[in-house]
Amino acid sequence: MATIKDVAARAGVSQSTVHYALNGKRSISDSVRQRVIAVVAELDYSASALGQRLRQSRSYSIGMIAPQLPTWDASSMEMLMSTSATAGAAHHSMAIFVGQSADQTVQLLRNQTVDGLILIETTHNDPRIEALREGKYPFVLLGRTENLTGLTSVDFDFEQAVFVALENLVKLGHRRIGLIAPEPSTLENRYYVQRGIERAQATYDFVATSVFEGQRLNVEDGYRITEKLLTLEPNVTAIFAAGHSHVGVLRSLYSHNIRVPDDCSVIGITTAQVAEWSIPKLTSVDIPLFDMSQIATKLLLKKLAGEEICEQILAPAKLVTRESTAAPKNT
Amino acid sequence: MATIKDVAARAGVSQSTVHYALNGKRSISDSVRQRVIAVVAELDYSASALGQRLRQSRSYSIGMIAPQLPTWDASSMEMLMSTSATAGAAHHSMAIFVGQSADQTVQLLRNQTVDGLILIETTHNDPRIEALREGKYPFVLLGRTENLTGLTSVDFDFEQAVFVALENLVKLGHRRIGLIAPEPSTLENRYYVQRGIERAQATYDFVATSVFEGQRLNVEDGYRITEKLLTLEPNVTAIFAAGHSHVGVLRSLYSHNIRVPDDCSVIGITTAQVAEWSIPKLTSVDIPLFDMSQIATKLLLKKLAGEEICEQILAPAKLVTRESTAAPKNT
DNA sequence: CTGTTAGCGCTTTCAT
DNA sequence: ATGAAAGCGCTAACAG
Repeated sequence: MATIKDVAARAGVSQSTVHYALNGKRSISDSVRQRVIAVVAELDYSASALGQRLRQSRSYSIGMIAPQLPTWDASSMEMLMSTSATAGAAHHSMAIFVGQSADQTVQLLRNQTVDGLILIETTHNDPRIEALREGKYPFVLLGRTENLTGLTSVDFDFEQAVFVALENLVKLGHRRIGLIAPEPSTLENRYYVQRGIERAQATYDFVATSVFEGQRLNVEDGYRITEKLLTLEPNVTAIFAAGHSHVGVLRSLYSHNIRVPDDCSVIGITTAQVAEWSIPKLTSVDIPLFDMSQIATKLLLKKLAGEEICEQILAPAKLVTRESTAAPKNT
Repeated sequence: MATIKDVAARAGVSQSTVHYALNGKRSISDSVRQRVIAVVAELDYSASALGQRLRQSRSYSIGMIAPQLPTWDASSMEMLMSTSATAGAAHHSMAIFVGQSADQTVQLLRNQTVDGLILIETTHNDPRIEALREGKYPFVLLGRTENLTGLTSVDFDFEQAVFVALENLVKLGHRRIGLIAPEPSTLENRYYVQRGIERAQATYDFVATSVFEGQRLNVEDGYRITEKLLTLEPNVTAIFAAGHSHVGVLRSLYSHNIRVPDDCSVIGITTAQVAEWSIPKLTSVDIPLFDMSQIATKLLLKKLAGEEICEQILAPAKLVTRESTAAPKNT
């Protein structure tokens, strides 16, 4: 591989001239520039990122820290693609790190493997956050997370999402609604889900049959809880499903030959792509994960550029009606 | 940040002593080692990856090249997680690059941003492959891809997968089967899908109603084609769905209130996770994408370690019966 | 407008 | 068992 030295020698100029000819940060005579360009082409020269990085003490890459083994789904891809593209546009690369301990996470910054981090799926009192905060390292939280002052985060307005979802069901005419959500807690977004439910109940008149179980609801949770719900109150005309439980809800209803939305409406909170893959297509308060990730990445890049940033962004909830909701039959 | 120089000065030894004390590649007296370790702890020293990388002319990171804007789904996550974890275990980080041109792809290797690449979703005569091959850069192909000699690739046995899927339907008693697959072609895995169909037809006795359209079938394709199929032959008792079309197939059947598997069986080829998310759970020939990615990554790492490798690996097809298949009603 | 030079932090050869 | 010194490839301050 040709180095800048080779180019300089071949072109009969100094290294700095080659450098500036290629980066245009100081004026270079046209003749010299032409010559340099020619030699660069001839030797197939390309500046080594390794040399640049050491010299500038910047890795020009950001890390995405993913938890151990969550339910990886299509929505995670949105985050990754969005982050990668946004970082790439700013000449940074994005690396993924799975299941790192707090120590390992900090280590990535300390040894300059990455310049900054985006943390996803963080939990309350996450040891990684505390470790990073102490070291004053640049990082941004993305997605479901506790809200701590002094931190930069991009989150989704779950409280509003839940409220909007229930409001929609009520306005369609539903009065007996099944509620599937994580058990109440003051931690993380579960708190906001409960707040949304409470606000809807205070605002509208409907009978809720609630099953609040677990912390992060997956598909099987949805199935199991729906079976339980149908025993508790077989006459629900609509079900609100938090997390990924909606897939299990739909499967349970399918096995009972309860038609959606004819016999029972289902509404959830998820990303557009996941909603489009469900059967039938799920009416949902869509989480704009792609945009959120882009915002988070841009904030991190700004931090890396030296800007002092401390912002908590809350993406708004917007309902998208698809195929899984309708007015109840006997209205 | 403390550097190795600082540690050496504080411990009253040379840089190389610090280095070897920390890396154990030459004998160090116990007393010196203790002292160095103590100073390292005291100064909170950690070797900068930037310095190491330049010195060793290795970026210690591998790149994953993803195409422009495909249907990103949960199965893609399997590849990323698997690759990231495998690379991480070998002290490499993994970066994702989306929608790079052939030039940009080669550039990543030329300027040492990464040491090697894993290419996914490659197409026939992919310009990126040609560019990389010329430069003799280390890379491995993963997933659906053409088979070119001299290259290292990890692929799935689609022909066998299709055969096994159809065989399963026939053995369940199905004789009128709907076939949804990409249009015939000598290119890529589409070729193998057709080969599998032909082999099944030569081996078993069943009436196929085929709709071969498009190149990579997505959810909407599946929906549209199923609607067409039901017009062509309303009496199919089972449907084979290639690619991601099975989701559309199930949705179409749902809208017609055709019960799965009671009125019609559905079988597909996808990853376990995607199959588990469908309604009902899809009987499928599972693509072991997690394992395949791990193998691909290990092969790449071996290449980076200097081994001469040229291997085409084909992951075997294994059918997993879930909820979407059963014997036909009026057998 | 161009050249000289120092040095980023590390690894490794050579010397003792 | 340890130290001195070179140098990976680049950028940028300084000098002209």
